[in-house]
Amino acid sequence: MPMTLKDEIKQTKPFARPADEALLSILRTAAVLEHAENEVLKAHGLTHTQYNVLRILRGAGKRGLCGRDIADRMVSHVPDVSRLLDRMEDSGLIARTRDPDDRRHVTARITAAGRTVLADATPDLERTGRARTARLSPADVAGLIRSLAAIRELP
Amino acid sequence: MPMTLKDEIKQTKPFARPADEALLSILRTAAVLEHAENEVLKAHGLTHTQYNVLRILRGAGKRGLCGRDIADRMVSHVPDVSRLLDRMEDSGLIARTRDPDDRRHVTARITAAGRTVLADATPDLERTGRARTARLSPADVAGLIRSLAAIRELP
DNA sequence: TGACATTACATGTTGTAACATGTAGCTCAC
DNA sequence: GTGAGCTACATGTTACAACATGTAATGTCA
Repeated sequence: MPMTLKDEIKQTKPFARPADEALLSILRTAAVLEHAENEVLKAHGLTHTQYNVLRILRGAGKRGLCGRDIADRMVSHVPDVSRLLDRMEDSGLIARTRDPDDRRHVTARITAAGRTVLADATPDLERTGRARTARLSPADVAGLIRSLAAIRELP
Repeated sequence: MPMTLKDEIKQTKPFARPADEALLSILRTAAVLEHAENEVLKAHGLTHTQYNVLRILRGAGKRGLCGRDIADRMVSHVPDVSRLLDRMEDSGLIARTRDPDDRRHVTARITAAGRTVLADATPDLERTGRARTARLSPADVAGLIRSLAAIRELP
């Protein structure tokens, strides 16, 4: 029998509005997902945030991206890209070069080591993702995507 | 025209699997929601986590709850309840007393000041929540709740 | 009863998030 | 070309998250 959110968080009273339960479900599900993904990524020495940066930089290819562009592409807002990239450069996952045309820009690029780590971690992550969504029908998935987009959009 | 997740995070390639987009949507939506809620709560001197604790303790009433019980009821896992409650006790939102029957337990209770802050913050929060879910049909909401529960449950 | 495990919490440590502020480099008006 | 304003990044600071470890109180069982 599927466990309801009410049981999961041992809530005694029912939800006043169904929409409240939906919003809380989103927060709870994201917490569960992020924790599960971090568990997987820990084995590869990555955090969820760093994994995201690596994917973004792999997508950008040889040209790389500056810090501002990376921040715009992140799934969740990161207020301190500088030091995040500092740490990733220290671990050898990325390299940074100051742009000679506009010396304000610092272009970050994924390194060969970063590509390797990313290639190692991705299948593990995809396996858990597929397992979690296996029981959803295509219509369920489409509904999820559509409803969540509506919630993100301000009225 | 509704903005797609792909546009929001400036992703260049389409998603390989629709389910991948759904999972990313959950994480992104939760980040947006949490940020919005924290914005609202900041005006009341609360974090999202503290607000949750206050609601839990109000639900528990006069009998209060020990730290372990609070942790079990949190929406997202909190690994350091002790110091979270420390901070809330410092701000006068809660009070703690050591249980004389089992001196390992520390029972936390919401204070009058905590109730006031909670009562002030809740309408603000509910307003934004209602605004975000206004465009969802009851069927959408039910689908969301059901699909998210399926994702949280391990196969 | 006493050794040992268990429970509930406290504390140490490290890393990171969040926000504010500072600084270097560029742009454009005048 | 010089000063105002903007952009992109760096840094300071505080608070918090996450994990490991420590400690006191209780339960358990030979």
